[in-house]
Amino acid sequence: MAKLNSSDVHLSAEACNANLMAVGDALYAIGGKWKLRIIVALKTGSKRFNELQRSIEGISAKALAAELKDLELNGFVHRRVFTGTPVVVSYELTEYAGTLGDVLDALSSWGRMHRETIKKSMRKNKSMASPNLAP
Amino acid sequence: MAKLNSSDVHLSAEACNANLMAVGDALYAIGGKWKLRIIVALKTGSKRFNELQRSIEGISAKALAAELKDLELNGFVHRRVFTGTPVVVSYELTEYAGTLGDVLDALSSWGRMHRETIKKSMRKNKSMASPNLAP
DNA sequence: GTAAGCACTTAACAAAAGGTAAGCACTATA
DNA sequence: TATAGTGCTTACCTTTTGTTAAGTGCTTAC
Repeated sequence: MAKLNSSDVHLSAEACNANLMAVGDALYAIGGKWKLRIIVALKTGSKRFNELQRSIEGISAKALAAELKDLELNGFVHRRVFTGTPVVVSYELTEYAGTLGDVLDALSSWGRMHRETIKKSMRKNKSMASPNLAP
Repeated sequence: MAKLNSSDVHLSAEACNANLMAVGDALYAIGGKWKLRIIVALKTGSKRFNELQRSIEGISAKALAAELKDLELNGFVHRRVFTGTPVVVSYELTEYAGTLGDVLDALSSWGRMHRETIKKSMRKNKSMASPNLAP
């Protein structure tokens, strides 16, 4: 069976609905402001809570704690507790998080391309209403 | 407690930061509840406002109007007005939206896989706290 | 002996996002 | 005459999301 990809112009309504549902499912699991960032930050290896908070600019302890719980429940992150003094907790990606590889690669390479594109268009066009990068 | 090897951490920290920034930029442009869904819905060709609203389950006119403005400003969508009675407005993807091809492919195929995974785990495991699909 | 680090949690609050319902000005259909 | 369809916009309200600041209990470093 032929594989569908973005270059196929004429998608049937059915395929479109299937895509809508699939993208909807994906966004439900990994959408939101922080989830993907946390996963990216853990790609280099396990990190402790405060370490994570420092590496993800702008996240508060409350948001991080909540997102980590959610990521753990959804099977992306494993929480490991080392009892001792002080108690140390480390977070690491599960195997299942590895299945997001293509998504993360696509997103980050698109993000790099997008930043370049916008930087160029800002040089040309200094004062118009125009797309911006993250603040 | 074991001390961290600083050269190890430093090298990966740079790559990690670049990835974090790239993913951050991507999420800034196409993150949120609706943007990618609108783009997916337009992949089959141009659609009018109400047509779009019907094909994206759950979106309100207010949200759709706001997201379309944003997508237009950011160069993903082109708005075409046909003066006549009634005035017809159609939205279509720009060439730039095509650069999201890999992202959309990766996301929708991951979404499909994720749905299957969860459906299987729900059959095994009927009443535990466990990941869910979109409602 | 005080500061800082560990991993959080809680309360109080603010901002952002989004929904609902109504309306506008027009036309085609029943 | 009434209804529905066209593409929105507005006012109002709720929900979600997030922030800050403080606190907990213990330990090591200065």
